Amino acid sequence: MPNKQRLVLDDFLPYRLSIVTNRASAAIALHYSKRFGLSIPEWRVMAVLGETPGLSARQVAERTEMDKVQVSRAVQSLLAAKRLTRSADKDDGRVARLSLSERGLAIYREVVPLALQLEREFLSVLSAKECAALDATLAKLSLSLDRLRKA
Amino acid sequence: MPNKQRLVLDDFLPYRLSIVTNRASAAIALHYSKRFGLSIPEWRVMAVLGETPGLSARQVAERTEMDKVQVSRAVQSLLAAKRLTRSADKDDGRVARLSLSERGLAIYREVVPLALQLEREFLSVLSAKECAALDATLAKLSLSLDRLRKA
DNA sequence: GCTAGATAGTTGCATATGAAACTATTCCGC
DNA sequence: GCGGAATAGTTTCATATGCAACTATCTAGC
Repeated sequence: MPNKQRLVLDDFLPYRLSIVTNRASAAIALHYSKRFGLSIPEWRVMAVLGETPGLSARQVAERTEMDKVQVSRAVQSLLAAKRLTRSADKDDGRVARLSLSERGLAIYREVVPLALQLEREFLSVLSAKECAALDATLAKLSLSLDRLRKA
Repeated sequence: MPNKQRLVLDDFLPYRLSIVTNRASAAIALHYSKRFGLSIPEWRVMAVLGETPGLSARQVAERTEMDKVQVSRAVQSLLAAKRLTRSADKDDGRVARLSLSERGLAIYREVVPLALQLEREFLSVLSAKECAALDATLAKLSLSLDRLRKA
């Protein structure tokens, strides 16, 4: 890559990433917010719990890289809507195990195909090869940024 | 790409994009917020005006895909800190032309190399080829998402 | 088994955000 | 050139956010 001197936003990776990410998130959020009144944090919590039931709030926060306060509040509103169940951990009194309720699962099962459909739609401009390359590259970047953060 | 049935977040592109974007933004924001007390919206406004002086607030909003309210407020606080100048457009009384002030430029000139340095650092895990591929892929995705939004 | 420090999760508070209403100006059809 | 629709930008208000302080529980060293 060239050793740039000037900042040209259209060539600046963090900027371009944020544009692409925002557009993608907005496109998906549009669907589940309209249909189920889910906020982005709420959907994220549901998504991890759909994938891995029985996580604690802290584990959800770690997994989604969300703030623990944000998770706490999303969990509260999801509980109020009876979309989650919460039960005390049997070994640790501080920990609450979270899972999707029947009602939550029903929503989850409706949103997932939609999300995957949208993903396919916007990836449809890429070849299989490009897709694989993007996959590998994002994994590398993710790791690199994680190291950078800790350094 | 496979026609997935289940949602696995680690394989879900929008999710991975948001993780990478957040880490990258946070890494850069850390520097300019500590050093100059700039918020993310403020820095974005400064970044576009550094690149293209004399834009209107609306143009800044378009360019950064920020909300016009957010731009308005970022501009206000930057004006208060004398980091921007504002002057009436000579042809259109509604429009205000924005540019970096001397003070703003000084900050801009200090943050830009830092941002570019950080970009290089976290791109350093990619080969030139991967970098170019990522570049092309992001451009395609950006376009694809833009079309999806309008559809 | 008691106390100091760590951890899970919540709450209070100050700030950030964005939709909608508002003001001021310009554009357009006649 | 006049009246209604459109646009630039700000303000208002209700909600979202995140840090810091808090409660409750657990762990470790003695």
